[in-house]
Amino acid sequence: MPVPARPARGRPLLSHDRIVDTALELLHGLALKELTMRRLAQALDTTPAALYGYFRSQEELFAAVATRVVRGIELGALEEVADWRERLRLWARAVRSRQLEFASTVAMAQISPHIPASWFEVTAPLLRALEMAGLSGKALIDTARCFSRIVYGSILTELAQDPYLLQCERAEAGAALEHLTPSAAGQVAAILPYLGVQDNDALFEMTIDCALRGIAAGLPPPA
Amino acid sequence: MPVPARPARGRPLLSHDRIVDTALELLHGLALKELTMRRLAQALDTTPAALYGYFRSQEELFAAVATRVVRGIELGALEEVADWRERLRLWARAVRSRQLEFASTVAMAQISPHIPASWFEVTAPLLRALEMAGLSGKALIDTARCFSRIVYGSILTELAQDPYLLQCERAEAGAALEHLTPSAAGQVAAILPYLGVQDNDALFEMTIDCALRGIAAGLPPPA
DNA sequence: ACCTGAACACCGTTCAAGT
DNA sequence: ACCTGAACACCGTTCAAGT
Repeated sequence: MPVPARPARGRPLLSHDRIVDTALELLHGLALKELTMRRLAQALDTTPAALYGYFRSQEELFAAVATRVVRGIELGALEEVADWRERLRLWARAVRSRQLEFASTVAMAQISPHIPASWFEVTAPLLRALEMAGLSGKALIDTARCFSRIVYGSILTELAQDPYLLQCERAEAGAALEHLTPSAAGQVAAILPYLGVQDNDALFEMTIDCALRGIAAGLPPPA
Repeated sequence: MPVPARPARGRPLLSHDRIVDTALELLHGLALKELTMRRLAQALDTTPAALYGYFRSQEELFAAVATRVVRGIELGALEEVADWRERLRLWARAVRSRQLEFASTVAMAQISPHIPASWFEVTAPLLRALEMAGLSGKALIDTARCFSRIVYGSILTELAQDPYLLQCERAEAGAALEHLTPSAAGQVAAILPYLGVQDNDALFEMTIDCALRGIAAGLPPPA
């Protein structure tokens, strides 16, 4: 990440980029709620009001930050891969690793509705991979949307979950055991050892595998 | 939904349930950001400070609201269905329709990390359906988590998207057309008519179909 | 025991005034 | 043109004081 440097001599002191850079830097150590206009201004050695010369609102600023994160998704490696499945897998991994790096910005898309505008750069490689799989037209774009939803959805739910909740999962299942019919209780008991822990890396790969099998099985038969 | 009634005569005027009821009612007409302690107190004809006798913080109150929403997911119809695929489909639809009803509460899970504690009631039917498909042990719970991620992920991304973004999608693709190699431009042009509109109902069904095929194809071969 | 009123430490945003 | 200082209308939360 480029270190936001104050301009050498000439004015203006602020710039669109410098503000976004600093916001991203702060987000490495701050939750989204703690990234306030006042704090950001302080980190930039300026006044909250000065930021409004570059962004009409906090929402617009957040959108710019989210856009920057999406722009940083590294998709160059896809082109060297011949298998469409492998391309989709790489796409999913690239999106996830970038979004996890700035975990708090994922929630921005939830808070501010104006999602990053760099849609094309991210989606084009996905579309190309699905074309290689034999899709075209409406089926192509719809499948891309499905896959994208699955990938982003996995990331969102992964980030929404916290360790405390996972503990609850086990405790709740254990508590429910006593009020169940014997057969149902047996089913739950068989599950119990796997509750309360979760390997997010493995679960993500498994979800992608599931999606890939689903896409492959839904492909039109090769003529 | 039960209308929150003031208690007939005896005190106290407030209660855990009456507060959550009123919050849910307000959320039918208010965005999550607009559901403040002050506004909620006003709707309850009381003081913001009074709410802190029932919830330690706004976060805890939001968690209670989200829990109530999850509790309202109607899963009774699943039991009458023999096919596991159809059960999973019904599960997904039930979750979606309830969460869409209180769209703003979906973001609560993003904001407050303490997700609803009624995990078991919602997940148990899902686990049972996957058992019918032939899964057990770790594969069972992991597949349930995958499916749940796909379903919740689809809902989250659906809600995060707004019409304005979809317009951008088309505009951006159109703009990108000019800077592309002829062959790439041809690919994008073929896609263009399908951008900018989106049938969320159909896309959700398609995503679920994809997941079901993926799960079926990943099942252990029947002995 | 339950609630009120007032206060505290924050917010985003605006706008006249400075340079 | 760019930025500052001060203000406005809100927040969540706390706590002494009331009943």
